[in-house]
Amino acid sequence: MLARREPVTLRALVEGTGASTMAVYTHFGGMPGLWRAVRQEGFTRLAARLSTVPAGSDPVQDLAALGAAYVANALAGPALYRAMFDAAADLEDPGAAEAPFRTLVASAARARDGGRFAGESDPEAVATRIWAAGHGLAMLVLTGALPVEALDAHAPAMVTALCVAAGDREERAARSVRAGWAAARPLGA
Amino acid sequence: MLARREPVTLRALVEGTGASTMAVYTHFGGMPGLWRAVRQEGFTRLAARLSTVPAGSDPVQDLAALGAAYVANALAGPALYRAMFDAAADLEDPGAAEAPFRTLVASAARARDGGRFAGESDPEAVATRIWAAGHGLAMLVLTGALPVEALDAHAPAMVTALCVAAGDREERAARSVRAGWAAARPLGA
DNA sequence: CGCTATACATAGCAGCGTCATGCATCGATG
DNA sequence: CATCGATGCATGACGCTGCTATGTATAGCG
Repeated sequence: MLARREPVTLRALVEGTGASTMAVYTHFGGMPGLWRAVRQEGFTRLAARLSTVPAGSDPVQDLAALGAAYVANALAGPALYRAMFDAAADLEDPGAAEAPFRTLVASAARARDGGRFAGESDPEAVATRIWAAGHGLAMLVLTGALPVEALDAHAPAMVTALCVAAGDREERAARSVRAGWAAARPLGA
Repeated sequence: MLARREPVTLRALVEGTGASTMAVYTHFGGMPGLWRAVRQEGFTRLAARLSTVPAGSDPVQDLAALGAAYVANALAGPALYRAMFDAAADLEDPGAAEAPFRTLVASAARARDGGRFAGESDPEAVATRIWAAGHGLAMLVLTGALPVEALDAHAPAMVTALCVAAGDREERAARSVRAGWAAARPLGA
């Protein structure tokens, strides 16, 4: 129903299933509980998608690939992605939003340990900033404030800028990000 | 009602005003029209707030100050800010979202023309990226995915990184952003 | 002064989430 | 094997939502 942009109503949900609305109350405790489960599922799928991005020898390229996969996930299920962030802190498992984030942190840490980023660069901070950049860009596109082309136009540049700020050399970061972004481009073709 | 986190319902809206629900239909055409007007008002207020940031001699400092004012506006009225981006493209005046954006573009253009940014740097692109960074950070905080401290911790760093990528020298950008951010800090004190 | 068009109060409708009630069904217990 | 308690859920109803058909004032204009 989310994918078809239909309004998600309790009655429409159970129609055709042979079940009644009470089943939803038994299993989810009500509509807010159902949405909580939906958000949970959204973060689970996001984590799954990010985990398909292989960790290669170039951690900066991996960061860009993770960013591309993240944005691609948002674009593939816009309604689900927006629902996830209606109340990102209210999940069945409160730590579920952490899993996708950890993937980013891990790559940032590898970049630092491998000498690409400065020794004093904080992997959590770098990951948070890349997350915020991707989320902001994705949200602006999903809400219609920016055209979809903005993703390809700005996301790689933002990731590059953040990696350079973390200590990578400009030319090298640009090359790695280009490669990583191309490997998991959000827009097909 | 938005500020008090009360659910915005037609009946609660007219209660106590002496008017009936029909008045809303006369003036706004229904609930979606009312929300459209609310979003419009949100963008108008945002533009007003950004216009209070004076254009000083340091355009990079101005960019940071605009970013701080933008985030402060979001934090001052979280519900309004979120409502604005429920459908940022559906406004009474479709160009209303452009006004705040233009303020950013103007500062980026001044930075380029004044030699702070590279001659080939695109002010619209720089402004879009700063916007996306601020929006992403603000949204993650408003939805509870990040703590409020994340704003001070990451927003200045992101703006700096984007300005450096646009051509500014690292140390100089950092100093300007620090000054601009402090001038219009989102979190009081 | 009278006519028309606009503004809105009233009352009611369909659809929503929710829950009290009651009926099955299943697993444990004697 | 029979019985009893607990669980799962279908039924129906309740209050609230946005919406609108109807009727009535009121304001503006010839």
